[in-house]
Amino acid sequence: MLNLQKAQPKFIETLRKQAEFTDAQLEEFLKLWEVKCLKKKDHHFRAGEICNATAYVNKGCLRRYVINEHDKEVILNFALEDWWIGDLESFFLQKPTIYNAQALEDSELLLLSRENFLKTCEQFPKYKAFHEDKIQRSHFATLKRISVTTSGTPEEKYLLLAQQQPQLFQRIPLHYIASYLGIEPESLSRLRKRLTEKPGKS
Amino acid sequence: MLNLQKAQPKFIETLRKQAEFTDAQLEEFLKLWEVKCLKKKDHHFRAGEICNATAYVNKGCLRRYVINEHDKEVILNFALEDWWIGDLESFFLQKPTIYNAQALEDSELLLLSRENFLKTCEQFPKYKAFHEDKIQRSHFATLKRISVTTSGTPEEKYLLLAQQQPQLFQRIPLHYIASYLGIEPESLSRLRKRLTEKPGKS
DNA sequence: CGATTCTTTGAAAACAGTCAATCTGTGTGG
DNA sequence: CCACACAGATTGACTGTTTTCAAAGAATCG
Repeated sequence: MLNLQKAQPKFIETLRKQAEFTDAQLEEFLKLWEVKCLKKKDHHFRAGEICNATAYVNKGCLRRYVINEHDKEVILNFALEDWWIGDLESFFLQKPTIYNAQALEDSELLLLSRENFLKTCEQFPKYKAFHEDKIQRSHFATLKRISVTTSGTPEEKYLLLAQQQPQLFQRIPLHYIASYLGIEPESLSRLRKRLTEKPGKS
Repeated sequence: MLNLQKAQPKFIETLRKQAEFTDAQLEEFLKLWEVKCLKKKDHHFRAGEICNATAYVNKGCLRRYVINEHDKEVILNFALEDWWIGDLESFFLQKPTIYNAQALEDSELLLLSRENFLKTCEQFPKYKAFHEDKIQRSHFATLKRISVTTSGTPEEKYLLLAQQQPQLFQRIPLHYIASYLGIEPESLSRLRKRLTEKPGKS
């Protein structure tokens, strides 16, 4: 369980407003959560497992990736503080996930088990709505991303990421960025060189 | 309104089973739908408009595309018979869509207005569930597609499409396929040449 | 038949992938 | 404290593919 005084993840604030939880309700709700600590390189889950919890990144940073047909890791997204990481398909349909989630730094996750999640959804329709809204926004964002991954050049994708998640570049090795962009580390290195040589882009 | 005897789109069968509609209810429900005919090259909607209806492709074929920063059209998906086409973000959030939907053949759409959609969802929770299930599956599929568009070579993407929607190749010009794959028509032409020369792939 | 529309081909430049080697920084153990 | 190993980043050389631009061939439709 979580200590209301101690752990105050951002999403709790949102919940207090959006889901109109009272303090008492919040306290009850927080009892349902568990803390999970991951060392750098630890996996939160691996392909083949079933995701039986929703996970909130309270501290640290993870990557979610798949292994493609050529046994190569392809990073689908990074999850930093205040993000959620999991596989909803596995969670809802109770089927093995195809994704892997690995900590890139020592990290702390907050977990709500499927069981407790479902219970909370029944008890607090507003929490259910909060969650569904999150899913919906993620869905729309994913759809938009398709057009970038389809037609964007590596350079465009790189600049977009640098703009959207600049913190990443301070925290994780570049070869992970390359994987996310769908190119080799060598190509990313040359791409960055080109960018610093041509314009005054930092 | 739709004639129950005449129009029997596939999804009606699904509804009868999944949503447990009685014949009488179905008849009422079908009254809410409208037919919209499109000539080849007509647009169902364009970027900037608000999508105020869900659309089912009863006949024909459409493409959904965006215009990217270089004023180039990028096709996100094709919608053939028994598919749905629209922009849920625009539909639910009542904001202008960024997508365009154009008929690639003379087509017939079945429309359910937002108003009637919401009414039906209230009246028949099972219809709402049917719709939500559709969205969820689409969401999961889109997520999986990200890994293909990120790390797949044009050849791999081509072969995957040829396997998943072989009908397309019988019906639409190849330059649309190229746009979907994120390459130029010339490259698709050479790619196809390579495939026929090297292996015995048809 | 003529006019679009679509597809293919050619040639040059730009770029990504691969393999191998080097360079850099970090931390560990002797 | 140094030497070493190790992970990560860069560079070079080479190959293959894509882009671009231009032009020529097909196919389709009115």
